[in-house]
Amino acid sequence: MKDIAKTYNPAEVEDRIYDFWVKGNYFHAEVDQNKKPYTIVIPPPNITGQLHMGHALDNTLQDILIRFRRMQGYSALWMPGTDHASIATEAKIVEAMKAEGITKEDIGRDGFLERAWAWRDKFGSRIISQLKKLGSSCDWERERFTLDEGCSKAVKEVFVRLYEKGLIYRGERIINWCPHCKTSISDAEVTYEEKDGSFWHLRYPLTDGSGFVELATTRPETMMGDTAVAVHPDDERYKGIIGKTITLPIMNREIPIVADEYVEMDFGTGVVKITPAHDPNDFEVGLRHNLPVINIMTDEAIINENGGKYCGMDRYTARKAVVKDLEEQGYLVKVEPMKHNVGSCYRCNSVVEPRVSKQWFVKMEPLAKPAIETVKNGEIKLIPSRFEKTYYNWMENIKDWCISRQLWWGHRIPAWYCADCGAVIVSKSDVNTCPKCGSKNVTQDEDTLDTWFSSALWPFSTLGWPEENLDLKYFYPTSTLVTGYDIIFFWVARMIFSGLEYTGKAPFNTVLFHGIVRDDQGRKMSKSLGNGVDPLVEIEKYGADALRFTLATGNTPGNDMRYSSDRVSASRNFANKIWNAARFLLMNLPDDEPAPHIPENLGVEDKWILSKFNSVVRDVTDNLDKFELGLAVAKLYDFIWDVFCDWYIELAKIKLNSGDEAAAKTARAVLVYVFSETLKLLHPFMPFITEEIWQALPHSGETIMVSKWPEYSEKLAFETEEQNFQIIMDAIRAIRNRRNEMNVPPSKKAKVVIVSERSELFKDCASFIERLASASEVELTNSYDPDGAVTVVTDAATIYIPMKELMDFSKELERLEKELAKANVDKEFFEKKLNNPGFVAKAPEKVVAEQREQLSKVLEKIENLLAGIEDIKKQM
RNA sequence: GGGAGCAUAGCUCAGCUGGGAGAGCAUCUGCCUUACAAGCAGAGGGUCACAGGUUCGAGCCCUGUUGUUCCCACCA
Repeated sequence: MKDIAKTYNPAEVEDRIYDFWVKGNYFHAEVDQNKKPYTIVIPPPNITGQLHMGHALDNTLQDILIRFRRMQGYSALWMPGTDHASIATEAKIVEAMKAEGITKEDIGRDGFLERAWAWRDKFGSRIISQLKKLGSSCDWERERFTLDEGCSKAVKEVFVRLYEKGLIYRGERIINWCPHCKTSISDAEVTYEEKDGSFWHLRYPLTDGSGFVELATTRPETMMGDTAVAVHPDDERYKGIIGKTITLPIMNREIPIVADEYVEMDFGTGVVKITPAHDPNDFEVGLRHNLPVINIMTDEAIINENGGKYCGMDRYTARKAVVKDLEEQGYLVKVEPMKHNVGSCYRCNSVVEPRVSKQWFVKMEPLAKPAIETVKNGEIKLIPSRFEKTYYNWMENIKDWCISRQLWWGHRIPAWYCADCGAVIVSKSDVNTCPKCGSKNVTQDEDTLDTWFSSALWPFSTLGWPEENLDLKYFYPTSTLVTGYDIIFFWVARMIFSGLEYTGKAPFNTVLFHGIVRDDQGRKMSKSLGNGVDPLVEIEKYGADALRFTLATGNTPGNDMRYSSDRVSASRNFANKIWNAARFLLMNLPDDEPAPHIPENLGVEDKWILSKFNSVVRDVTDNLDKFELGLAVAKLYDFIWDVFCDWYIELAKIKLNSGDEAAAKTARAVLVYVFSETLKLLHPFMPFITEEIWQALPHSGETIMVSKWPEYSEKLAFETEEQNFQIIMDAIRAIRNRRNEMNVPPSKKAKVVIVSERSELFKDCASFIERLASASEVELTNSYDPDGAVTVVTDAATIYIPMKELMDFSKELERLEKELAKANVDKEFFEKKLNNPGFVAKAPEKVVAEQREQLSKVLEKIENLLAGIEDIKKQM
């Protein structure tokens, strides 16, 4: 840091510092029985992904916590890794192949997987290197991947255990089908959106020719799959036709009219067409009435051979054709506009098709119960707590989880089928021979598992589970999970029930939820809007510290935040401020300046800053303990900028320039001590600049990142000095204020005469007033004849500035009277409060005492003001 | 249909278990005071959405209203 530039240049510093940390192996955490463990597992980013602001926020918060605990002496493990993201990755690879004119089927499963792994090797490290740019102190030696060998082992173990317990089953159910991704997806992966649609009223003829029933539908194209028409059993209108049949138009198929309570009498016509293969409710009705299930669509949502003449049409083309035909044949009664919710795939946004399919499911109810309990009894704490409600609501109404996916990139389902005897074998190891009939004619299930199935095991699969090794024993359960509230169901909830079921323990103690980072107009950042801000660009522009600081500041758990570059630029300015404070120190320090320590012979200003610092230590630590990161960082900002730089450095300059070497030495020591200790507090938030400066200052130890976290000390609580110095600051501010009002430039020094009961204090601090309030001289006296002096009044002193040439007596009188009026309002306020018997009797003693103190200060000020007014009047 | 968040200075947001409303940015005034003009010293600017209630005391707690955002469920 020799030949130090006036502005901080993060680009020059960051990579070098990061390399230094990596080479020093400071991120690595080991089992250490002399230390307490603190563990965070990273929400593994998708290998297809690029670092976005959400990642930047999420990982900044995690890095703050892990660095804080590491400095506190914990064996702090931040477990990193990436997610194979089956659907997203497979889609990308398929897309890339499309450009080459190849399909999955062309190269087959093995060929495809080869490509997928190559893709992973090429792009999987990209996001990791981006996380490093941010300063993330992950234990990279332990980096994992959700599709690696260890995770695979854990997945098989879990699958087999659950199967044997009867909690995993295979069956024909209605599932959500994405015709674009060509796979089933879980309920959680469907997002619903209200869209404008139509309500087609149709009339179906009774087979016996006795008339028609009118019903309404939003999806006429599914009529080819109708296998019944349902009415409510209590509906008087339709009692007579229950049990009769109708002839399905166009298809000319005879289907029954059934009675089922699912039908709402008041809605539509009170008659519902039942399409068990393409609607979840209809499917249930179908089960109750033993109705046939006719699937009329292909994987691509094209009408299949069951759709008669519409075979080969896409579902929306078919809709038009069906409606046209019904109209022509007189079956269409009317069309009403209607809004209804349409579900789409959360990955590709295609409208999902509910459809009957044979899939694997996890039975959720038995797993959900303990998962609810563990949050209710406080074993897992959600921050903010309002998410508990969301969590309970989901868990309590949970449906079975469809876990099979018709994809190749993922954990292949460990189930084999015997073609000869039909046996289903679920096994951890590969099966070649049917254990039942000895046949070699066994084949493995073609499907893979939902990505979230492996993510759900992440907190323990990464630590070695199912093996009971030392890492697992020591670091598990993990301490804190930091993630966005948008994946509470996908991931958090599933980790909780998984952890409880397989390890018997909740996977973490605390979940810290953060919100979504939006653009400066409050819109979600998205590719289609093109409003995303690239964190890497911001890092290049302002520095990683500035970005981190911005994301940590003013961020409340669970609340969304708006991102604007103006704020990052303000953070960059803060980094620069720190940089310049460091420059100031360094240019004043001799080469042999001793390591940080608290010197002897402290002045009032030294005790004041040490005491202020001491409170900051306590408050910041307390805030971090409570996950109030935004509050912690705001306090540091305040302390560094306003207290340390704007006040203490200015005060220290007096001693540094005084020629008194002993005094200068004390000042240097206090500067170094307070500044370097403060850098430690700031380090979790701004790791790069704090390291760079800490290294340049006198220090002991190799790196700030494993230096000891400051602790509150009774010895540094100088309450009296804090109060006394406040009096001096008030006086300085009051003088500055007056001078400013009168447009006196700082270069024009003026004598200051102080009348105060605290004259000893003012005498001691005269040099501060001279320097910081542009006083040429400070005179202390018991009484003063203000011959043409400006009067400045505080609650501890009356201060006169003899500046006859600038005085305007009537204006001065007006001003003092205005101040007096204000002081009188204050006086009334406090008196009213203190005269209220209820307040004095019921308010806490401390509060009452505070108010009395305030009142007495105001009374003193009034006295001083009255005296000042008298003085002016005398001169007029 | 159920649930949640938000509503505080022109803008973006803090405000811990209730004790006279804060920051950053923007605006205005004066300063190149040799760490920093990405700076320094000051100033202006708020019926804390609205209406009730609890309390000695409410931005904070309770009830309701309005606006706004989101989540869940899903009626064919």
